[in-house]
Amino acid sequence: MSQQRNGQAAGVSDGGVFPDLPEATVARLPEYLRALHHLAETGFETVSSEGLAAAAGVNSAKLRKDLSHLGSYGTRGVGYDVALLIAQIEHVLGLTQRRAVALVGVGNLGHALAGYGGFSTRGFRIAALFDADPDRIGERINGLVVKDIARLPEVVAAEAISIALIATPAHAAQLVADQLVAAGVTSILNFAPCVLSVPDGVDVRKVDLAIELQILSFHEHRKSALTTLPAPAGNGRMKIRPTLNGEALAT
Amino acid sequence: MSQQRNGQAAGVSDGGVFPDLPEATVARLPEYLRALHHLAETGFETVSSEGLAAAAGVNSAKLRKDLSHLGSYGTRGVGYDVALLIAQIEHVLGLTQRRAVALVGVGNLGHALAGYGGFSTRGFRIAALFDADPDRIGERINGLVVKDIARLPEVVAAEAISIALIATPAHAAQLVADQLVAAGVTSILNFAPCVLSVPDGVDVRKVDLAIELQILSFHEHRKSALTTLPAPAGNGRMKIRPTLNGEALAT
DNA sequence: GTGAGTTTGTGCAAACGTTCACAAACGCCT
DNA sequence: AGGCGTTTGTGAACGTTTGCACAAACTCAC
Repeated sequence: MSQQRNGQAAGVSDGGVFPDLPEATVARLPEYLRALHHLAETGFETVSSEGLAAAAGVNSAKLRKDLSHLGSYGTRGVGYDVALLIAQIEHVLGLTQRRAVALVGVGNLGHALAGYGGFSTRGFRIAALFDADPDRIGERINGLVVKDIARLPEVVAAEAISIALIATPAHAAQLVADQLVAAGVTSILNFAPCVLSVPDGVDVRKVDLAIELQILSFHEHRKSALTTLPAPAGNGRMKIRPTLNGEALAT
Repeated sequence: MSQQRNGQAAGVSDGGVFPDLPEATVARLPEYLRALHHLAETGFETVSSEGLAAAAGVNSAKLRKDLSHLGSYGTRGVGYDVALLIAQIEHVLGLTQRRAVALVGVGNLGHALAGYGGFSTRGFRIAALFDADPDRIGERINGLVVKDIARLPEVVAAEAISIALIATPAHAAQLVADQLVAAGVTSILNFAPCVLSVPDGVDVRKVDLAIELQILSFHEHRKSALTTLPAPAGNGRMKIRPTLNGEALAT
């Protein structure tokens, strides 16, 4: 472990910073957290690395190494205390207080995001909705009124918002990102299919649905070329017969 | 390159399979493709690795290595032919014909996905919508009628669907996945916050919006702990004063 | 044709991530 | 108290990914 850890006697006490958590580990912690919550609801009080790994869809060695980075409190011969581990991970992820997020762009996708229940159950609160379209400003969605994007600085400050979602068309995303950064937002989740440029110190993550499908398409493409080859044994070479649409077909 | 490539004289002719394309490269190809389409629309006929890398948000050495894996046709001293590279990448990703996808679960998020224009412009066609809720079956969304999930096998076969999106609640997702696999679907994009177990040969990718936010939250947490520390010089040790909510504050 | 300038493709080394495999630590039973 | 079965935490090996740096290959101007 990267720094000494010695008990958390009365509540969470150390406020530790984890400067060198591997990024790959950070990306998996939320998945562990989800699995742990599910286990807790199902009545588990402890869980082995094997069991938690299965619930999170990873292998157990990786899970143990990940948890060891946060100096976790597993007990050899027993496993991990579910409640304690939940508290640990939530602390590391900064989920001890519910974070306010802003959503910019209430079109097709933005509308759905505004109504998505998964945010509120997992540590976040959609605190404000913005759009540039005058026809949409004033609309009420899920108890929130869509505000003019011009009011961004004011609202971001008032609600202590540090995270924002961009769900605008691609051509508007960079402008919105600039406005968000100017207003003080330091983390952006971008749903628009474009690259954002932001100053150092601002984090951007991207969700592009078409990209996910295209990656799947690659594997489909590869599978359809390979499944027509019944015996993977032999000399490992196969003849390829080109077809009309450019797909491969083993002969 | 992994296998010899020698021209594509009259149209796409080789139907090549790319058995050992690194997964990290595959995940970036769609981003290059998007950037290339944007460049093509802007009138570019060629582009340097530097220029394309900037448009895709990566560094140029990585881009060149990625493209070299597909035996690409850049010209030294000039760059890459935009149209040719688009054709190459689309071929590798299996986007030469438009793929039909099914969407299961037309709730809040599913509704938005059904109406998302980005799929059709980037190689996919939403061919069918399914739900288990009788109140939703028969509803018309974007020109498609929501069908009973019981009709999955029939429709998957008729429309030659190999990719499906799951946008159901988490508790229904595994059952839906089983039904999809039984119907012949071999790639799944899962929006439900849970782990799916599927047989070998079926690919699953996951999009979990709360996880993305939690990763951002970690970095926010880390930033807020560090920005209160003005001078990173010195002995590298800092005193931590615990506060009420368990956050750290440098003294 | 030749030289200057540009840009690709790649060998190599370092950084990063994963997996194995096992000693140390624990609970439990007698 | 001691031995046994279980499970964690981690050193070490391995594989993957990144980034540098440069030779080879190309265009263009003259």
